[in-house]
Amino acid sequence: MSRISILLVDDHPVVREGYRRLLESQPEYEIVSEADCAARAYQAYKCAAPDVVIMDLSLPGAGGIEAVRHIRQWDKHARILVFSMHSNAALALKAFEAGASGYVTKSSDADELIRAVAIVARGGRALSDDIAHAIATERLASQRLPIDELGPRETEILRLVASGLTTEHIANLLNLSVKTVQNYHYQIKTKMGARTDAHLVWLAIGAGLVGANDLAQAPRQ
Amino acid sequence: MSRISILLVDDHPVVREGYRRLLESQPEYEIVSEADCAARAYQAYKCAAPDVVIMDLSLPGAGGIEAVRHIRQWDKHARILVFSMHSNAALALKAFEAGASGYVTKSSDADELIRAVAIVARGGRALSDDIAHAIATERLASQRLPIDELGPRETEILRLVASGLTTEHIANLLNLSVKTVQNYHYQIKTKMGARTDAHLVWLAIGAGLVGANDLAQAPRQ
DNA sequence: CCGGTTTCGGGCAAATTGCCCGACCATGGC
DNA sequence: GCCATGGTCGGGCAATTTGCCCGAAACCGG
Repeated sequence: MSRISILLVDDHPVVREGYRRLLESQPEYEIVSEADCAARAYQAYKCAAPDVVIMDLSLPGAGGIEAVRHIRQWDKHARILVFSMHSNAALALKAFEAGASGYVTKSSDADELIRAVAIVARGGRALSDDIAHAIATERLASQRLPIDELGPRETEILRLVASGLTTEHIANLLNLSVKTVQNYHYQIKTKMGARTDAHLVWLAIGAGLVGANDLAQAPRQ
Repeated sequence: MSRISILLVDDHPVVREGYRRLLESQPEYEIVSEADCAARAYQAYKCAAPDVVIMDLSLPGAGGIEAVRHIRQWDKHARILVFSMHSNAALALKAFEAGASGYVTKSSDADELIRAVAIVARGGRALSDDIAHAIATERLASQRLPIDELGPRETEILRLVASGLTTEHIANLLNLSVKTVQNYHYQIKTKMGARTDAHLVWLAIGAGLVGANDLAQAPRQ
């Protein structure tokens, strides 16, 4: 297999030069083009058709995310490794959403970047350790939203609602007014961000409140 | 392999005697014990530890189903062949649920019973032909209820509803009036016998219309 | 004893459900 | 060619339910 051709995108020439030195210390890597803004990155990609794009996110004009999206729009198979100074989970997720194949922060070791380039060139996904942690943490935090926001009573009622029981059923099962159950129902939907009762069921399943085991039980009265 | 030891449970001594003659006409079968009610059947099982129990369902005191459950509770591996006069699918299903390994009606031929004993002794499941038909018929009847009653459009909308999408979402996804989607929604709930949207989700899952795969998709907008 | 949280429900406008009906358009005998 | 049948699409309208707000009682931990 021939060398891996790389397009380097960063708005600081000096920084680019540094990366070039670093990457070309690996004989199988070859920087075939450079760009300093989103528009020129797009042009350069069309000309050079590199195996991998290394993209800084803080570009003048349209941001780096836009550049990623634009390039991917042109070439669905473009491999873009985002190389950002921000160890920000949300930003990284946006980058992946836009079509990036990797996200490495500038605080990573040099060989982490080199490894990431190889992975991305091979069609894989690369994540630097710090960003992986950030995403994992955020995911856990965001996972706290669903169910832990609920009080015990709300949890109980959610389980019953998600099991398919009628409001009245639940009401006299728990010796509550129908209205109260309705209120809980509404409160739960709001807290869980469910737009629909069916959606609520999926959230309850995801939270392990109800499971496939209940499947056999649910259809019967 | 040695002979198959059998415990015979039936509340009529004369009937038991008849079965004993029948079964012992087969040299490899040996009736090692008998019982005439649920409680004594349980005692006899613990004492004799037979390979197979032949159990009549209409016992005085606790019914035969209870006896089956009780014995299976004591010995998870007990092989119990129910020998009932009722060619009733629901009853047979209850028996299997309780832990029986076979169900043969008294209207079956003698050799059907003999074969069933062999099958059960070997750890298999035995069903007399008539009961198999009854179960199959009922199953088909009950299976017709769920999804086959639905037209293609209804099925499609059910999938979307069960996925957690909003009525409006579905409406403009399919270029329909909101009212139409509401009408379908109602129609579907009626046909499927769902008392609740959540119930409907479970039915859809049971029908394989939506599955665990959709779980990852559902939580997002 | 106080402030916060949970539990429980009333009230009320707005939306949805439940149910019925009519129209349109394919099919499919006859 | 014609009519019966069944799927699709929606209006109408009363009866519920939802969405949202609020108040009361009960229960904490401080």
